[in-house]
Amino acid sequence: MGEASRDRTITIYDIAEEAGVSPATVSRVLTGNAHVRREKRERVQELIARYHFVPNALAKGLSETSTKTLGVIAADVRNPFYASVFMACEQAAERLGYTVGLFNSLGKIENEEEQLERFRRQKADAIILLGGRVDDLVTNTVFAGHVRKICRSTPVVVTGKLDRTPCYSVRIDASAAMRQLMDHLFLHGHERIALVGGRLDVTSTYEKYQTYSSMLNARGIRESGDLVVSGGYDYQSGYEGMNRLFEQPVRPTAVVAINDFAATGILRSIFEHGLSVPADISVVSFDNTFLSELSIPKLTTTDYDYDYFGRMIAETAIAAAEGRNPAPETRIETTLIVRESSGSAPVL
Amino acid sequence: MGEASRDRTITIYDIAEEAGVSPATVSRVLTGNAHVRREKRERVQELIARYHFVPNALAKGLSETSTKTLGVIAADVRNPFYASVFMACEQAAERLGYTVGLFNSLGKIENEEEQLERFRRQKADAIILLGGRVDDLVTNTVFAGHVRKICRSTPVVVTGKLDRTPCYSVRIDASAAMRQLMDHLFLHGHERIALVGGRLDVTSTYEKYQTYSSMLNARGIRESGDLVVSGGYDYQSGYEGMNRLFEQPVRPTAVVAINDFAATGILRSIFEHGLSVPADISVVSFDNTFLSELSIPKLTTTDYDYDYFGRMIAETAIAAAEGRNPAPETRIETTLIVRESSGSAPVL
DNA sequence: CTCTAAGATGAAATCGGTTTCACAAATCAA
DNA sequence: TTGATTTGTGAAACCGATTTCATCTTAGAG
Repeated sequence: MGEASRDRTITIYDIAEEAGVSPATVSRVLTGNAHVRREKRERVQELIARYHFVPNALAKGLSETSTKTLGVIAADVRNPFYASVFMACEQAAERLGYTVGLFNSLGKIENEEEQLERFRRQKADAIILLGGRVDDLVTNTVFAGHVRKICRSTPVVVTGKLDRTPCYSVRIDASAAMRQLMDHLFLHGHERIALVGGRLDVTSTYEKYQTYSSMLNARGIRESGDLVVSGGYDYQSGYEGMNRLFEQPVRPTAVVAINDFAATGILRSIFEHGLSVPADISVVSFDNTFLSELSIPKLTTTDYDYDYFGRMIAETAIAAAEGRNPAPETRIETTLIVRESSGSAPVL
Repeated sequence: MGEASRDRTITIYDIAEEAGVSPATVSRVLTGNAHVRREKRERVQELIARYHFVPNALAKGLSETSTKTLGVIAADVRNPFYASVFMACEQAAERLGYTVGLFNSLGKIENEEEQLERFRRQKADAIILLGGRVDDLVTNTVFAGHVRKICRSTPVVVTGKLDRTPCYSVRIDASAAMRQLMDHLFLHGHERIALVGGRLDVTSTYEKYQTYSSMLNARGIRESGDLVVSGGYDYQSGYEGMNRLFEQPVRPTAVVAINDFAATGILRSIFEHGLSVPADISVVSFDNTFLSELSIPKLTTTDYDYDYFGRMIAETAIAAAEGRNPAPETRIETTLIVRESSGSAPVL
């Protein structure tokens, strides 16, 4: 119903006065790290309960030097992959008594830098960078420089890799994932394999391309530049990328999408060209988000243990914040999940 | 790279000392709400820049009484609808100089109550409740009671409706949305219309059911309880709900899904039964998330102006926090978007 | 050339906790 | 019974900003 006059906030001083003890004693009851005579302790606890008192986290954070808060910067939570990772991360942090602030950078460097500052101001105990231009190789010098500055005051965890920057990395083994997909396709007789979506200046994407390329070479398959269409990471990118492939004289028998999101666009493009998956073209992708379950046909994709992924991110961040020394680099394993979108290469 | 020894944080006292002025003067330069002799001001600014100094937000929040922070509790950001709303809300808040903390309650009341406490402790200027069991009619007494308590100290904005609770409401006009879908279906000759997904104890869902029911009655169509299958709000719920409908002797010619997410499950079920959409069955849903664009066929659904929705939520929360008196209730309009999943009723 | 209002600035109080320090009281060992 | 611990407690300092208050300049009006 709108406005209500707010209650006056009560403090430990109020509690102390009414309980007839000093504020210090109330604080001792609160933190529990000192002895308080039972009788007084119970009196104080009774008052805390009665007045529904909660200690002011700002004051607490100011005197201790921890806020029990993590700052997360994601490119875009609407992307199911980030949503899943964030979710897992947030739940893990919550179990460890930490709250998280979330900011969507939309992949814009200025936004990320500004938010980095803001988290620093807010005394976040650690900052987590999910994707975005974090692992950008080209702008490495620009952005990494900024991150490097932040690292000097606050621990930073990234899901990519920043060279010459003292931050922690928890990342998926993109090469291994690509290897699993390619092996799967080779096994089904595919040789004309396309790769759609992703920017080469993002480390994970770069690693995927590297692996794709070297595996084709290893099998003596001539790599055709025409089969590689880079772009973004969403539906639109997949859709446009696949349309581009259809403009070429010979079409691929299989397409590796940079992620599930792009794969859905690829499926749409193939559908609109009157072809069917996997009979005419196989489509495989990365991430095993809920999209791979709900698209028709269901997608063959690579899965990660999201709970573990999120937990490692949160635990690394928190361990660093608390001065314990977490592993500087953690790799997340990947598993191939075969569904309906991939099958034997058609005989052309 | 891992651990690095952290820089000592510098404060206005450090700046003050080096500039040869008092901390008060540095503060005045920072806030800009008092005159400082140009010469000194520039000296201070120079030092602030040189040391890359940012004022401690905790200290600031403690002395002023605003933290420029909003707390958001969502059921699950992996749900594209919440992701979109959150995103819009966060961007709007950011433009107004506010940061947001996000917590996923997974729809569990205990989680919501606990987080409500935590935001109160952290002195969030306002708390925003996106969905979840917020607008729960049945447990109203339990949960609303808790919200009511929080409202006494912090403004609360909900996207549902809580009776007898002094909080602000910014919500979608669910009845209007349902009306648009039903009119669309009636226009195409549908009469045997099913409704799948959603819990009746959530206000928006309740409103949808009410409207569905009264519109059928108004047209003199006998309402069949068999055509209403409640459940959850995700893919699985839609899938199972639709399977349930298929167990019945006569199948509907059209299905209204409680949201896009559930609609994708419905599409899958229909697909598995060897039928096609919209030739055999029309499927329509709510929310126009990116799912409605990427599913095959694309979904006919109701759209809202997400930016506006998010902006109203953020602005209402902030206005309330700053003591201005925002409208207690804001309704968001809906628009019908006709895509591929709906068509004329088949002649049976 | 006064007189007054505005500008400039530091000292000190405040926000709401935690923690050190000092001292008193209770417990324990010898 | 006495000295050595351990327990219990309040006063006061501290965390890092903002802001009031008082004082001192300086500028502008008449």
